[in-house]
Amino acid sequence: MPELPEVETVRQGLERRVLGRRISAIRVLRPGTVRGQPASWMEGRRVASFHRKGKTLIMELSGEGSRPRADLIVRLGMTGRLVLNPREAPLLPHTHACISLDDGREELRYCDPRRFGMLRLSTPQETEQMLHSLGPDALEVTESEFTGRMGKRHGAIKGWLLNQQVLSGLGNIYADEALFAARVHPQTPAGKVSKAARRALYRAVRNVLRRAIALQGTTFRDYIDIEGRPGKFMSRLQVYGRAGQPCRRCNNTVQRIVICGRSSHFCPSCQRRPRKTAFSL
DNA sequence: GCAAGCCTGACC
DNA sequence: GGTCAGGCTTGC
Repeated sequence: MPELPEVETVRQGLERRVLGRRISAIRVLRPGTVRGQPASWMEGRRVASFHRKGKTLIMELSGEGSRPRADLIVRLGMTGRLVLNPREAPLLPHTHACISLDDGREELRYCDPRRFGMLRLSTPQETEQMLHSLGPDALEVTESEFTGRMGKRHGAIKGWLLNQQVLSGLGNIYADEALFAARVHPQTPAGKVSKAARRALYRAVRNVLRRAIALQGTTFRDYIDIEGRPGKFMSRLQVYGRAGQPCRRCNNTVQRIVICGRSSHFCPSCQRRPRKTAFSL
């Protein structure tokens, strides 16, 4: 599932292979795939930059002559892929759009079996609005903003970490891994996480994301980068997907429960439930 | 039938 | 406003 490290890996690949190239044509194979402005808006423009905020990728397209700048906003959702292929390579099933580059011998293809992802072609102002609705990027946020945003919220810390309006970039895998690293029980109300644990969680989030980026992300099922390579972080997972297996730290059994409708993996002895005493803060 | 991310909407 | 359930989609 593409979370911050996977999207960053895709962004870096695009920067290496697509930056500065001209979009010669776009073929939309599934109507409605590109929302916002008409897809033909992209044609003839150059790719000026690739940015990322949380899990959202922004491909900035140059203005040409009297045409203003435009942005292609990419959300990979759960099974979305962007892959760079030679024109003659066979299409993966569920390929919804192909963006031809330069002379058309190579194209960037968007494929998404579950269709939870989206492409949106927007004006710079629309992009700004969209990014404004996202919380700070999980790698850019400062410690004081991170701990401050936890505030006195009553919801489970797990849900807080997944809320993209509060903090952007974490999905189920890295939320569980960060909570394990910080030894915080996923059901702890966000506002009840102690000062020391907030600091530990802040560091754990950054640490797990940085390490995952260094290994090109996690391929649990579908994720691959633009050159078709899977991530290499799976062997580093401590709790995600390891329910019933021994904790790598204490040998107790990793558990799986549902919090906010999402599966949560944790070690009940490394991550204790908060005690409800006056001194628990 | 379950999993995922995220949007919508119901409820306090 | 905060919180969370429900629904979307499809391969396993």
